[in-house]
Amino acid sequence: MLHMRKHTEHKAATRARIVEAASALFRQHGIDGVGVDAVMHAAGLTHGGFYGHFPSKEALVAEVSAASLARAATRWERISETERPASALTRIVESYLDPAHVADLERGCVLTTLGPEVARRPDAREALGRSVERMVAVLADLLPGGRPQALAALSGMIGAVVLARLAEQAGLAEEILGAAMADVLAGLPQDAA
Amino acid sequence: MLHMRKHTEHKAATRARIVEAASALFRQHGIDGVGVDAVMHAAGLTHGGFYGHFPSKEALVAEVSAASLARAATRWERISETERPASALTRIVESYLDPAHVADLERGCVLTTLGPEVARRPDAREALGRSVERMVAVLADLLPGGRPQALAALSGMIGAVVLARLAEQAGLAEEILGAAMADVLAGLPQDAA
DNA sequence: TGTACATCAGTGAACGCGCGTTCACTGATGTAC
DNA sequence: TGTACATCAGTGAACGCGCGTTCACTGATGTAC
Repeated sequence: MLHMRKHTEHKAATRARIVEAASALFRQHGIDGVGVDAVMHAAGLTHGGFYGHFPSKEALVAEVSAASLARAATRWERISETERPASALTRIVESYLDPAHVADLERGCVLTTLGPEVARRPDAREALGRSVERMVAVLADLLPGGRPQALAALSGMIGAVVLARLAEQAGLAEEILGAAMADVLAGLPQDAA
Repeated sequence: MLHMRKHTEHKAATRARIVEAASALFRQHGIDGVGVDAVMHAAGLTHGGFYGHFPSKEALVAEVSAASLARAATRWERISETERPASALTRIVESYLDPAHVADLERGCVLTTLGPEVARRPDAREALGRSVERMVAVLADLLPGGRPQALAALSGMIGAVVLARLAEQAGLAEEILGAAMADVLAGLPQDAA
């Protein structure tokens, strides 16, 4: 039975490559803008092999959404466990509202790159819930206003990135991000790092 | 030359019907989720006639985005000109963050239903700029913090609706909307209507 | 160590289908006299 | 008022193409003895 081990590991690695490729492509071009063919090609494979890993494109979409957002949630948790509260919050908010995040579509937060598209797909939508809760929990811990303030802050961050990506001039985008950042961080006690 | 008048009026009315049908369908199913065929059928026509009105689907997308958001901007302006500031702001924010707005996808604000999709399409994206500016101007007039606070408020409203549409349970959606609403309206002087 | 066999991840041709777009046409509307 | 003609919005068949999915196959990897 040992022979299966190697096969299994190899297959799992390939599967991860497919998810990673899809993750970047979906965020860049939208879910309907990327075919199974393009995903497999980006993963260095041919399209036929896809169905050895996933039952359907829809299943890939759900897994990609879940995996991407779970990674973000884990990053936030790690930051909040490692740093003092005020500095953790600043770091999370600053990196989210960084013009670099806005420009880097393929690594951008799924909520801002694919939010409305995922909301229309029941499987993918369901896959997101847990990670959203984790992100809210991190913010609720760091903000004096607790959970309501955390929900408002997350909303503000998402909306600012969506809006900034719609802005044609870089100046306006930065103005939006700056205003949202000041707004979220204004909710902090007076001992920022 | 009078004969052209009637023809022109009729054609303009048909064109408006196409835009209206597309406006609802795109918001419900996403831009790539709706074909020219479906749009024309919803407008009571056959697909071939489309190209007598628009040079391409992309042109329709741009016009639909622009028209929908312009209508929203006009509504906000009318409210802010008609009512006293605090009550105007409350009305705008409450109607935006109403669970009914979240549920009514086909009439939902373009920024929340199609934001990321439009951001990837240069023509449509360009068509949105003016209306966003008008909406920001309305909020800036009503909020003591002016333009920065207006940008933060609009961001918060957009993000809350996007997030609420991702929530599986209605309870969570309402919690998000309520938190965002309290957050935006907290920026008001103490004389609410 | 060497040969015969089994497993199975990945290949690539093929499927039916719907897309965006084109175009020759039809038939209702309005004009000319 | 009535007939012959021009306009043009809308029709529907057809185009080439890429989609999601299926499937008979290949060939590298590991097993048995």
